[in-house]
Amino acid sequence: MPVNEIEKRVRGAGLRPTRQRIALAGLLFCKENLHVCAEALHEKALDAGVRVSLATVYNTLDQFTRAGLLRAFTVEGSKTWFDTNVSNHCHFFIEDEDRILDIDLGGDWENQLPEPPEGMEIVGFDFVVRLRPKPLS
Amino acid sequence: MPVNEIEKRVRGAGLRPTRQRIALAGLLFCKENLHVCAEALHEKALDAGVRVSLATVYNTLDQFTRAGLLRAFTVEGSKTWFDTNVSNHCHFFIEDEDRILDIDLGGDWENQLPEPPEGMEIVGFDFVVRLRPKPLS
DNA sequence: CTGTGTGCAAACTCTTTGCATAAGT
DNA sequence: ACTTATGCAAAGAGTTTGCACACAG
Repeated sequence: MPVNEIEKRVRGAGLRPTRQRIALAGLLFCKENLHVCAEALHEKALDAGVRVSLATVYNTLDQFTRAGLLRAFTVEGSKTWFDTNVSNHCHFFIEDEDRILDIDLGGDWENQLPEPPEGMEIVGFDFVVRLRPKPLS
Repeated sequence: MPVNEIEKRVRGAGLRPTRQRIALAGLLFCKENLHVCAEALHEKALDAGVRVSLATVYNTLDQFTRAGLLRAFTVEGSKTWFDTNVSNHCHFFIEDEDRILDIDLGGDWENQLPEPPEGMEIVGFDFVVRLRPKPLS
């Protein structure tokens, strides 16, 4: 993705295109369905020679999420994961590997969500299916 | 539930029926689908005049969960919740109220889980639908 | 008695915050 | 200039752990 595309994206989110935000956005939005947690993105940034603090990574991920550029979800009560695929979809989580895979359920699956109780509306949902390698029996 | 029923349950889990475990089990299994987090159960216990430390509550909840007496899940990356309903089912989470409701999807919904990738097997799943009160528009 | 369980406080992980400095417009 | 971002370190929530004492079998 060209740099000025990235800048446009950050601006579009109502955020100043600072060096750190551009760099993080560049790392994030180069892939359609990237899954990262804050710590991992911080490492990625350092590896890429970008000087950012972990706090800024957290802040930036939150800002991008609030702006709708990312989707956040959690697994096993530990880390928060961020997904560049913001459409309604579900995840496989591979235990012991700390790895996430998108599940494409296809169709209008999300229209089949359970009916909320009277007077309530659905804000969102989190659906994670936990996996492990099949034992070789 | 009579006390010796509770003791049997704790024993059945391979755990010594200590004063604390009996008391916590009594508080938990009096309801079919109770949802608590550690902090809340600790308070419940103190309110009931049971002297237990928070660490023991955490340990006991973990032990009961490993023994299959409870089911654990997390919402919004914060607290871990424990459910006395250990069957496969889903949850509504009411934001701002920190309240959990069971969703009974009925039927063999859990047999319609997505097909795991080659060589993987499903260990479990977490499905939480987040709700908020419908604005009075 | 012997081995587990418990309580306490300290440690730990992930995340947020306060405040001085730096950078965007 | 004026305002918003950043970095750092400290605080915070939730949970786990180490170790001495207590209790079940």
